[in-house]
Amino acid sequence: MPPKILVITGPTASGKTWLAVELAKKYNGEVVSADSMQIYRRMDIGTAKPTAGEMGGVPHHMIDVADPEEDFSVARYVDMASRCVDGVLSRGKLPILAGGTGLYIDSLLSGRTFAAFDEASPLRAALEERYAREGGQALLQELAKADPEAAARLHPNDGKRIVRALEVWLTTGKTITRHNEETRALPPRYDALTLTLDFVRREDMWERIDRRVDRMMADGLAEEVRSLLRSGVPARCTAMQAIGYKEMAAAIRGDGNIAAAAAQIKLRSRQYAKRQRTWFRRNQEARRLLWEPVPNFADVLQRSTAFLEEFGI
RNA sequence: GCCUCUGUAGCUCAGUUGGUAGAGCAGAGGACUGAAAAUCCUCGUGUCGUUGGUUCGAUUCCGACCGGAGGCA
Repeated sequence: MPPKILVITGPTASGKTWLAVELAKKYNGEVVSADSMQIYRRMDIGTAKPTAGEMGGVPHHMIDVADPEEDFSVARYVDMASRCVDGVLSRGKLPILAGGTGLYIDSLLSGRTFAAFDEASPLRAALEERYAREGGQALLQELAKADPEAAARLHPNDGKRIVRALEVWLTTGKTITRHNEETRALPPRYDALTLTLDFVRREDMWERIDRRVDRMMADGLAEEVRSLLRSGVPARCTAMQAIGYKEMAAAIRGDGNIAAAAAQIKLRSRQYAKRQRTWFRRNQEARRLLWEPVPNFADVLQRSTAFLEEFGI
């Protein structure tokens, strides 16, 4: 049986950071972040990175492990995060995987491997260029020769996935469909109890998101983005696609309307939260912890511990 | 007070040379295997301001009224 770990997830602003720290204190745990944007240094306010005070002395991993101009990826996350988790385990402590990036969490838990990726190769850029020029239909036809299943599954507009499917085939000689089948058959890396925080009423979630964005503005998000831009972080890199950063960067270089950018950030955050929920809903085994209209911290904490006992942690 | 324009989906607006209407945004649902806070797919009935009139039939034409914008006094 793979080692037991605890996973805390949920849409943005649902209280993951808080619960992870509380349970870490109670069960002698360490937190491993599962957040695709908190990995970046110098991006603190907009990613709602936990402060030293919020961490409450509990060790946190996978935060501040890359520079904003670096390319990051799921594969790299799994590689680094699995070492962190194993490290916590070796210290005889409970690993608590906490964050809202569903792909990262699932990939880490499942033990999936990723098809080879040659960073130095210009293939990807060439495929992207072809996609832009010839269109998805043309590339899909080409893909169909090697991997008819993937070609049938992919939509012509889904450029990212078409390019990747072709890339995997061209660089490894194995179709992505085949690779996915094989990797799905792998045994899970960890035995996880997943706690999913969520809201009974959508409006309560929106309210929390809005308040959080207001706080980010008050804490100086605009200045954080300005200094990132000043230090030469390119606007098109992954880090600058984070919600809060891309909108603010556009405002700073455009009309300078910071208030409008803040409103845009709230909107985009809500839409993001909706996508997160769609992802989390898929996990039938997850235990749900719902915020009633008024957050009841003591109650959620108590229910969490009940789940942990039941799971055998 | 008079004149002109305007009132259509939660918002911004298109449209019907008279046969009860459609886009974008918002919203909802879904997908997701090396950018994932990314990327992609699907979903549009609303007293067409109110009320009379003309008409087989009006949201569309005409009148009045009520809201909004502008102009003249």
